[in-house]
Amino acid sequence: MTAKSKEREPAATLPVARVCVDVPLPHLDRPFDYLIAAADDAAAQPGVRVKVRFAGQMVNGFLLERVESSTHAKLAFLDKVVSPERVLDPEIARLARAVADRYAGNLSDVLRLAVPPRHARVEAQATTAAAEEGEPVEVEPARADERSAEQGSVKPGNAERAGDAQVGGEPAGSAAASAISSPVVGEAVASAGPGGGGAAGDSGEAVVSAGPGGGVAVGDSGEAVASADPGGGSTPGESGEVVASTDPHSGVAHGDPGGAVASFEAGAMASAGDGRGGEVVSGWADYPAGPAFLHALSEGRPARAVWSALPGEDWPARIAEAAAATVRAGKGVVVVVADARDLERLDRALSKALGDGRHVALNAAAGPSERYRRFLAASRHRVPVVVGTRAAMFAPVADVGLVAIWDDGDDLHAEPRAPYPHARDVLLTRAQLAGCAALVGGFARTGEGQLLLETGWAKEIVATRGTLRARSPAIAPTGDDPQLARDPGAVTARLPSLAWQAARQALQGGAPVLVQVPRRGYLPSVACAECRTPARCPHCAGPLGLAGARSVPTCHWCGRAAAAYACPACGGRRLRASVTGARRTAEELGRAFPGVPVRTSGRDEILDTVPGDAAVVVATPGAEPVAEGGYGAVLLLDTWALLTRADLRAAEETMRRWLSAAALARPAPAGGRVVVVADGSLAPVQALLRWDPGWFAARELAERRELGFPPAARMASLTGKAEAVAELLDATRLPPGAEVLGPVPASDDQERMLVRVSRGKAAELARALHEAASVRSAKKAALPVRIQVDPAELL
DNA sequence: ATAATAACGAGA
DNA sequence: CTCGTTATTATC
Repeated sequence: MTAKSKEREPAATLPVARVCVDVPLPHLDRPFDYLIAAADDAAAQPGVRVKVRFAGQMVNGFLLERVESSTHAKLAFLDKVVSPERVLDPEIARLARAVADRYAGNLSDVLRLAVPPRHARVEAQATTAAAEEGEPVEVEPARADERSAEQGSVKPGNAERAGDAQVGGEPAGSAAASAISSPVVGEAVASAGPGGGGAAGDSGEAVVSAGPGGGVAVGDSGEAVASADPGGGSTPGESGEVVASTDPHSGVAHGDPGGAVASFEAGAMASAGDGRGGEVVSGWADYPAGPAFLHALSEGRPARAVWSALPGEDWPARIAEAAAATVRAGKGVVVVVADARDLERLDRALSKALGDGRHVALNAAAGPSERYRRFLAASRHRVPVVVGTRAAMFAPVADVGLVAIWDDGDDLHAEPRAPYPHARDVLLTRAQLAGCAALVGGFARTGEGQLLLETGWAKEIVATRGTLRARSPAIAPTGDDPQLARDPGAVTARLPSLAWQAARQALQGGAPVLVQVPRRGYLPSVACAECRTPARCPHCAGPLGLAGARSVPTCHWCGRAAAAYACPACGGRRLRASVTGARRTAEELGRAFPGVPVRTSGRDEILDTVPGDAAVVVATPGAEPVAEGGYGAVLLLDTWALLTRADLRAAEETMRRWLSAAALARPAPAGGRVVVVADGSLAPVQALLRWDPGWFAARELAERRELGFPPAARMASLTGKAEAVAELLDATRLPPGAEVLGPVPASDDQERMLVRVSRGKAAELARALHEAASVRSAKKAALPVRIQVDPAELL
């Protein structure tokens, strides 16, 4: 179109483009200014993809904003606007920056996660469709050829079929512990502005009553509160740190806890007052705070809740109702689930609640072009609701009113690519920045969810004990006899008589039985041979491990040997390694119940549903099929393997898996039974028996506070060659009070160091690490170091 | 990758 | 002291 680059004229107004270039180097993690040619004036809008000459080569980038002038002397011209499509929503741009800051990462890395690769053909097609507007748009008719990449033409707004198609595309099971991260709200608050003083208290008293500083943020109080500073004095919130650019010494940006929570309560009253609204409220009426929450959503208020779902809950329907209420308020919704199976269920529920064409499902399994097509449907605001697996956490929607995550303890919510953000934290940050509602739901409750409640950032949605009694299956523990367990060949070894009876009764009644067995491959950990208390390092409380049969127990975290280890619970000096049970359970059970069909659901083949007939269904955690009418009995076997895993979150994860499986049983009045083969005095077992995930989460969180674990403290892990890690640490201006643990050997000649700080110093730590990484990358340090803030697995 | 710039050293 | 060459560093 234009002649030579020399002759280009800058655009008349706002001729300077601030561009985020797509290079992964930390020291280049800032916008660069380019001149916009007059010819590009119209297309060069914020959010478009651009190509620029950067350091002698052409690189891609995103146009972040247009400004009048630059401080930089001589600017180059934007080479070109790749497409006028504004794929980077301003809301997402802000979110991405906050996420990068929190995780000590680069904006460009986060944008790679947030904006799917462009697919020019899809963009052109979708443009055509959009131009025709009107009725439900069939996209392909003209160019349906193109091997139509995807099976069948999918209406831009309709994810239904696509959802079905994806089933089983992603591994549904999840093994390791869930990610350890914490509500980031603090950073988000950053933009809320300088707040008042520091927050008092370290122990989790909700410092909800924020000061007059009054940002929009509620959560920041949480940050401050959560800081595990032993001294408990006032800690600058993380927010303060991020705000630092403006006001380095501002303390915690005090939120306006009223904003969300109070209005939520106001809603409760209103709704309690008018008593009806049943048509809206539906299943949420089973929870005292449910109707109020829904009411708040339908009025577009930023209510925030942590929801403990009832056993047997049709959670996709509940989320769909919440989405519908938000849509009714004229706002957008983003929902993230862990895997394709959950997504499919939610997708169906949304089709039912919203009708066709009001939502899209985003997930990796859809393939690049379909994925981009759906992204565009959201980005162009043609649908108000986006659901998906973790990549959907960044999905653009018009005027976001609600972000929701289901089963936030599932480790699939942790993004495995740099900077390793966790979907829960991203969504909470998003809620904070956008001032929208948030829903964190699951059968279980994570430490992070509990923290949101204890800090007053979110409100609890739980059923009353009465409702719970009516809905829960009958749950009983049965001792796991170590004598029998030594003989894994015998069926009865793994199937105590109580479990066997429950199963047989259910089968005789024509109901299916679910048997949950852990997957193999957990890291061996050690525990007291006497009382089975997991062995922890006397120095840093990290988990101990045994390298060989005769070796000295050594800490997985700080590497110290604990030669004279004595169990803090019983004083025992002998340790034993726990070994995971085998997976022959299915065949064994087949023999135990002759004539009954045995089906398995696991890693390789995951069943979504099973009919409501007598059958034994053996499943690994996370792969349990939903049974029509619910299971007559659920058996939780080989629990020892789960409970003694080396991971920090072993107990929480165990709880999550048990509750998720037990939730599939019929209620006790309908004959549903759950038998957990574990000692009834163990805390997770207690919590299961009483169906009290809140109690358990509070207990977990209290313990983590004591031990200085996330989410009560914040940790960063640095992995790489020893000298590289040392170099990075050396360049890091660690916040005062930072604890450095390690080194611990990692895979092939790599090592790992951990840095622990109080939550109040979390932002400071992230910034310091990013800065240090910048220094290293600026001087072309060859050896890479992986920086993970709140790493998914903490051994 | 490459271009600008600082640093350096040899010959006037 | 200047020019020409080479390290350094920033990358609009």
